[in-house]
Amino acid sequence: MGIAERKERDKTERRQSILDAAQHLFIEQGFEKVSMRNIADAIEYSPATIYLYFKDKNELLFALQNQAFGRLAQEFESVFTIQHPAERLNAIGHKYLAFAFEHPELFELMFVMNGPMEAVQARGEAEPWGSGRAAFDRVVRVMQDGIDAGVFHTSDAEVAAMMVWAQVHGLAALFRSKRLMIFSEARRQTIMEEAMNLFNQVLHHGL
Amino acid sequence: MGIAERKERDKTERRQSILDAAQHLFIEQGFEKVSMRNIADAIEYSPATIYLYFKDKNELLFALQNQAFGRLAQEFESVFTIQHPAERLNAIGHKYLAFAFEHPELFELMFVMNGPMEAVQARGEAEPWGSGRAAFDRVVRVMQDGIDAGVFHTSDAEVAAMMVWAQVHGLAALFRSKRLMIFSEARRQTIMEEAMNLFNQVLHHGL
DNA sequence: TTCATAAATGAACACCGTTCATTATATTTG
DNA sequence: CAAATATAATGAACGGTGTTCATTTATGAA
Repeated sequence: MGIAERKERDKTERRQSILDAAQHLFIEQGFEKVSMRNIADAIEYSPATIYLYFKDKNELLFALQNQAFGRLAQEFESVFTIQHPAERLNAIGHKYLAFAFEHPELFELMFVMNGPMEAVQARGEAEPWGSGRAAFDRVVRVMQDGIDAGVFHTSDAEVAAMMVWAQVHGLAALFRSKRLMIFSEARRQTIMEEAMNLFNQVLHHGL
Repeated sequence: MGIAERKERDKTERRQSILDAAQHLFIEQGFEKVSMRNIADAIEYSPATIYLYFKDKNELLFALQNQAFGRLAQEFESVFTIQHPAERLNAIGHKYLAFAFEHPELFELMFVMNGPMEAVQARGEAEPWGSGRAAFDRVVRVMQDGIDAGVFHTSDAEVAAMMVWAQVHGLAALFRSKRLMIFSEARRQTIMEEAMNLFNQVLHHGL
């Protein structure tokens, strides 16, 4: 049954080539340019062909999102070499921000766009959105370690992780959505850093 | 020159009726259904007519955004009856969250959608996005009052306001974008409240 | 009543996601 | 090898989007 296997392999390869083309479009041209027709052009196939490999565009975006979360999780993983919990927490926060700055289009895909999550909902699985959960769990682990080490004084690591996530995500999201336009361009950069620093400080001593 | 005045009045009235129709569509049907054609249908005019009153869709969205920020600013204004700075800060945070829950489509328009800010950029004014600035200034005022009263111990009220904004916005944005799907539906509500409570607590005593 | 100005529109353009009958290719069977 | 079958790919269409512009309609001035 070598033929069936090769067909299977061909199929996953083409599927991956569609994802690669889409990701390339995402990064190079921005999410607005990621249309089924543009993807089809990039791989030199007909638009209809994509629907042989993905149920619809949301499913394609969801697959792309999962890939992107893999990259973020990898970034997160690297902070566990840092010993001190507070420093480690600071590092993971900066990884999040750095990712948002360096890959704004992927950030949008992962944390802003509706499409991927609609695919998640359409699937209706019992354990939905594992890639997101996996990334968050790393933040929870950082918090739990800090609690266990007696550095953070709270009981629920998940709640603490949620607070930290919201803080960092809030900064990243407001920046990317251009809502920091109320500040001058020069101020925009500094106020984000200063807000981050203040948050760190507040974690230690309160406001 | 009574006629010219009436024409002027008619024009602003029609402009407003377009905005009203669009806002109604926004709230009742969601932002996806707000198309130039749907708005035109609602006011029983041709789509092309809207372009006599708005340069393009982004300008229309921007006008709508300004209206919505007026409502939020009003909500914010009501917290200044509260005397204690810490309580006042907590109240303004909850006003933000409540607005996001009660008017999810307006929240999207104000803080997530790209369209309105593209209009802001296209205008290229020296003092861009005054409505956003006005809302933020109220948060800054709360922080400054708290600093002056010796309740908050930091020097830069704007940076402190930025931190608070990011925290609250992060929660609201992650919720609306369905990224809290990593939690069970029941947990979603509680963890947001608990994260808010923890943040308040951290402001007082640190983590 | 004619003329000029302003307002409104129908039709078109180029895009979008998606579906489906038809065509082309590859594999299996007689 | 030829014919039949199964798989893969596609062209064309449908209904939607924002936007433009020549043409038509309505309104106030002469």
